[in-house]
Amino acid sequence: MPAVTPDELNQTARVVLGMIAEGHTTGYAIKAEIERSTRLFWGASVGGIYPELRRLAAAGLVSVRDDPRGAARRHCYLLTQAGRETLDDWLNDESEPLFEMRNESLLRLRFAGVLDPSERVAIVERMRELHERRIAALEATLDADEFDDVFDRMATEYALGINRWARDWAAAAAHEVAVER
Amino acid sequence: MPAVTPDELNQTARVVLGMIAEGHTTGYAIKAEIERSTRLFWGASVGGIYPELRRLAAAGLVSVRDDPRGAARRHCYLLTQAGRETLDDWLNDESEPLFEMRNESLLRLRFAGVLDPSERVAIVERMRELHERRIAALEATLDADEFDDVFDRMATEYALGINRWARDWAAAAAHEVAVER
DNA sequence: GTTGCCATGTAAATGGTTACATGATTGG
DNA sequence: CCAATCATGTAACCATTTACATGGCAAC
Repeated sequence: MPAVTPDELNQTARVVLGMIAEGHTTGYAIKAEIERSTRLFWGASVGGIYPELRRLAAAGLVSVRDDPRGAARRHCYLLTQAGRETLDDWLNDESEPLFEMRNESLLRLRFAGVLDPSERVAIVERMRELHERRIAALEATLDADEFDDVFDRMATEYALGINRWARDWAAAAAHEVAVER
Repeated sequence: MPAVTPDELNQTARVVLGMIAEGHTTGYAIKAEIERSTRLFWGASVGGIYPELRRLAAAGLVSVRDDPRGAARRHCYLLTQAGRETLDDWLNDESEPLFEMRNESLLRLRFAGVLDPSERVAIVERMRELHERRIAALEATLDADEFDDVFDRMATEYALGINRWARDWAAAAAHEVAVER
């Protein structure tokens, strides 16, 4: 049995375990895959991945094998039985999933009352533009159509959808705020 | 001129400055107001607020006055001219606002391919339930109708809207994932 | 031959959360 | 007088980001 419960897995460990299960076996490949596919809703930085990989190996959740390319060292990581069970436990965990946002546009809008009316509209305008840029980038990603599987694609569609919703909200809010003066 | 540029304000400083401008003058009141009104999109913890208040005072952005209630010490914080300018600079800043998400349900869905089909639906089901709970809480808040101003209310309506969107997305995704088996 | 990518790692700094600790005031 | 809330603060810990450092490989 895996002695590691879902809440003991830190944020980096969760995404790393999943990526290894999907067949991304080197630290570098895991990093690249996170950048490509989960960055927008679950980031992790290089500086955290390599130490985490060693911690997971020490905990017996992954195995390491040297797998050099020529003279260049390279490590191949695979899930152990315990690692696979820990991953399954986390994916099937019943406790409330983390859902957090840091939304600076909204915080600014929250404080818009202390500004001149003319400056208020600019806040929601910049909010709309931000989402417009994200939408364009996500549409390009979806057009390129390079996905690991259906679920990878669905996650990107979610990101696109939420940005579209936020853009539309900002557009409507711009009207409301303009009338408010 | 304020020597403090928007990017030099840390996350706690941004919300604290705004709260003081709105008239929440003690560390305790600021904390309570963050919990009530920005927690869902911009959190800050007690342990960060008091030290930050002293840093802001040292930087000359806020003034402190002792304002005891009986024998109980209490500090009253107000924006200085420089603090007010720094706040305005941040609110009107043209650079891209921060917009980040940590979405564990989505990360799990991203890895659903490694699970049995029967377990996949459960992931989106738990996602839907999470948003259902958030929606109920936010609707209660809106019914209670205790807001500082229009913008405070709008921010809460945003939070409600995004949770409704996410709930509907999860409901649709549950169908898609169920068919996928 | 040199640019860019594959690949791994460390150290320092940053930023934030949690828990602990204390004590006064207010209302029942 | 007791509980809840107002009010302030510190210390330890945790996680993560950034910057730095290194070197081979592949392609042009």
